[in-house]
Amino acid sequence: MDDLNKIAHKWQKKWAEKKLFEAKPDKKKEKFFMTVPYPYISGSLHIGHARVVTEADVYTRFQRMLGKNVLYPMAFHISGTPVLGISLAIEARDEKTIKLYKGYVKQYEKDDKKVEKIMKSFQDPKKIVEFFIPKMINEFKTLGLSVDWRRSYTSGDIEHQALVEWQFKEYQKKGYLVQGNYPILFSKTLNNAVGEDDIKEGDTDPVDIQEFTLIKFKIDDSYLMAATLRPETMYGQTNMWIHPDVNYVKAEVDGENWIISQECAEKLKYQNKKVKEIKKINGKDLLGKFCFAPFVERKILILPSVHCDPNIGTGIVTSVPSDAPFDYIALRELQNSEHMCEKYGLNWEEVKKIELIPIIKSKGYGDFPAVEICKKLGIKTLEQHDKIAKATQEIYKVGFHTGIMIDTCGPYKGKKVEDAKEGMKKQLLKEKRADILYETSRPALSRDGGEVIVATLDKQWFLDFNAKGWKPKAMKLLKNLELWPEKYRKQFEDVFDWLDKRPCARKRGLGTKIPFDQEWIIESLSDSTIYMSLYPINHIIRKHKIKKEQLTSEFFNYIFDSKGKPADVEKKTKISKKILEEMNKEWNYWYPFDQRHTFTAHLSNHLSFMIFAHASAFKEKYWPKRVSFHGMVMSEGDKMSKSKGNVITLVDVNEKFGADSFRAFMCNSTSVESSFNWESDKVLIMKKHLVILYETLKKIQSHKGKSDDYKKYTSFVSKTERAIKNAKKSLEEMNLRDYSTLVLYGMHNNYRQLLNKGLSGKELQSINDYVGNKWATMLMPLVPHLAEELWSTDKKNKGFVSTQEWPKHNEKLISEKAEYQDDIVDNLRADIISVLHLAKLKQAKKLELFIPEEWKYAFFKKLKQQMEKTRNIGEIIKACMVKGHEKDVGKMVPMLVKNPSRMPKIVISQKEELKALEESKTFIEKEFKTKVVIIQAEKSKEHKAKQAMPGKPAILVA
RNA sequence: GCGGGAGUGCCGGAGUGGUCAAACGGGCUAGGUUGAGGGCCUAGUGGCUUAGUGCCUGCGAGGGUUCGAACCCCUUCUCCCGCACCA
Repeated sequence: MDDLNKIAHKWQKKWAEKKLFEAKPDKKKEKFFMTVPYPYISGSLHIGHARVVTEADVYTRFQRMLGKNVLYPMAFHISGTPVLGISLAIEARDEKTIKLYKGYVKQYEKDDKKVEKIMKSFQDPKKIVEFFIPKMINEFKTLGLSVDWRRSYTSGDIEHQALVEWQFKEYQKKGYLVQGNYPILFSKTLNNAVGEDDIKEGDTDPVDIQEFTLIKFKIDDSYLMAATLRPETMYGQTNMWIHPDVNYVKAEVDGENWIISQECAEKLKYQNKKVKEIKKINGKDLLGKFCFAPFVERKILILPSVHCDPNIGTGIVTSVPSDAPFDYIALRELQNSEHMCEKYGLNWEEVKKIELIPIIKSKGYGDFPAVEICKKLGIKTLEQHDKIAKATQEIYKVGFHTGIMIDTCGPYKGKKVEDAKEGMKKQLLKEKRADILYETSRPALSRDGGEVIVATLDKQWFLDFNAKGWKPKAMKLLKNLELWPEKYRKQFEDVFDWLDKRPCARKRGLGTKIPFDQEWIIESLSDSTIYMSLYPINHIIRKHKIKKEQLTSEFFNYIFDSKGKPADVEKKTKISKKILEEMNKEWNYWYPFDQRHTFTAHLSNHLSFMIFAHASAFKEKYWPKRVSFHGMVMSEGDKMSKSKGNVITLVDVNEKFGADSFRAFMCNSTSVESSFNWESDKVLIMKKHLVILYETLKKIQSHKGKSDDYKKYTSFVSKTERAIKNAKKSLEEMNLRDYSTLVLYGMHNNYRQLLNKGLSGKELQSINDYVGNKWATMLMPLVPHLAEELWSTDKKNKGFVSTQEWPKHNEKLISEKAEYQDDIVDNLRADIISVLHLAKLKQAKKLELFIPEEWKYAFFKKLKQQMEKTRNIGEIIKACMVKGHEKDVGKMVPMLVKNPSRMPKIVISQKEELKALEESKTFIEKEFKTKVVIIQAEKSKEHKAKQAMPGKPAILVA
């Protein structure tokens, strides 16, 4: 541990002792309520978590400096399946999980026996939460956050559960909840729904749910059920495919006789179908028969093909050779082989008669895309399985996005494939000529090795964002919501348009049960949309040990909406009137939150739901005020991941880099809305810079003396006052990058430049007295620990810098002229160096500096004015003409208009320029170790003297 | 595919119609300071040219609008993010 860390821990302890960040309502002060997403419990916190809370902290600390009463709270999210998954994995002795979590536990617990005991306790998910939350709080504290930790809770705590129950009862009343069918991934062995985490390789090769349309083809007393992902191609059907060697079944499904594969019959049982197998049917026995096809409305021939997979769909495929490469190749093989036809007892002539039907016109393809692509890729036989799959994908993609149905497609003629697909599917379903089957996108196994299939839930709960009146309200909220940066508004609007029904409950996981349907647990995104409303009151609930049964709807309606008389609510809830009123008051004081700082990726889910939920739950005056976005977090140029080994935890930050270094590096390395890339070596460079800054300021703070000497250094003072002003402006806009650049580098460079001027001891003390506290205070939001230490170094200072106000700047002391006069000297210095270099002189014997003739100053001033108005050279020459210098003016104007960069920033007078140079004469003489003579051009015959321009003295070296 | 965003030195990134494109930081080179190292100080870091502070090139590519474009418009290429039940 080094000095910076000692300092950090020292002040963190002091802040906690003094309860510095515990917020209390104060009617006299304007309040500011900041929120960030509560982190999910999953082992160690890392810099991804740290970004959002730190940025919010910098901004929050600044708000305090503006005299506002600030609330910055935090809670923890435990809902959903991951924690449960960890628990189950540990119970099942999954070695990877055990190793990982043992690693985490060992960070805090060195005794092996205790580690084992803790690990064993993790079979109960609650214990995982209980173990990690205090650790997480401690880790967050090492960042120096100004959080009021009294108000923390988890989404599993009673207050939160009661709140969510209230929210869902309200949804139910308003008709925002609906029930319906919904397909989910399901493990046969676990007899339960499974998520990505529960599926083998589910994270690297995700499993999707595909929707097959099962189309009924009448044959005798039954339907031959063909499965397709492309119902829009039905106008191109030419025949039916059956695998000759597969055993199909005839089964009674919801009262109809279906012919499907054995495997399919099994799956249908999980998808709300009553399935009763009647008999087995050999594939061969169906060949050569006819079945009746919809859309083409005629009988088609049943032919053999080995590309029918009984594991996919129904194992029966209707053939569209114009657009499906598999069908095309299979058909061609059969048509070219009398032998095969004979083998299956088919009439070869009849098979040969089958012709392709064109149906879709896609970009870059003619009537028969399947034929074209097979030719292009050189596909000749069904054995080229991979190539055919690739061709199918290509045709599907191009057809879906660019295809238009042609005139063979009846009423669907001219429609986009995208629309025809939906239209034809709907039509078939409506006419009861089709059904739906869900399939996994690939064969999948759950972690225990059981088969994963798709099951449908028939009473799945959905949030209906299109329920009457909800969306317009959310839109209104959005309209009044400030967005930083504003450019995300359009994306929000698009998301709102597209939001429809969303499943909001699951059968497993941690969380809150739907109060009126206890089989369901409210899904983890839906249960965290209004949780910020607990922050204002949670510490009071805790203090009075109020029980969940007391947190009724009457309670929330009173707190949030002042509904009902406190006395009545007291009767109902057994919470005393006084406490109720206190909570109602405090809630009204803090709510709504003024800002939510969060990751851009949350826009389309969490943030959108948060807005809808607030629009539903609260009156307009409690709607959120502002959302600010931050960008991604990367580490050493890569996405952070365990496998890459580049995860930087908060323990790492605390031990190896320090909170202030992290804060300063993060804020300075990128703008808030851009990606933040952690680079360890750069962070260490920042740490070095902070040490230098610390040493500089330590000296400043301990060598002060009151006098007016500092006023002489007008440029330094001007730049300092300007920095106070600009840093504040940047902070107000949450432009943390510009702010940090100013306090870390701008102020530092300004001070260093001053030191070069060779000040006397007394002058320096005066400067230090002027700038020391200002600078230390300005550093506080960014590097609060360092700032506290520096603040306390000046023994006259009292209290904490964390509670100081932002220094006030004096506009009168900001002087462009003063800064410019300083710049002239700086530029002159640089010019002298370059002239010496050009003259190939190491050491000058004499330096002559020529100040331009007086008329040039007036001329430049006029020229500047004119150029504001016009760029017409003729006009400008006329307007700026100087008697006696017609030739010079005629030459200079075109050159300067063409290249305005050669004009000085501001034009001062000859007298002022002379004064500036005279004042710095000693300084220049010292640096160049030679005598300096300053001459007005009017008084010299030297040819060089004529070249002098305002702001650019001519230089003659010898 | 749809929606959103972005392309600027060796690198991270400033600059969104005119007063130096590259502020600020990092890297590299040379010199100074220092017992050594670190740090610090100074200069250089697209090309050409120079007793002078100048010229040319240059903000992914191509075209356009304008007295003037990194910035506005059109075309094009490349990259990143989101696309729903996952926290």
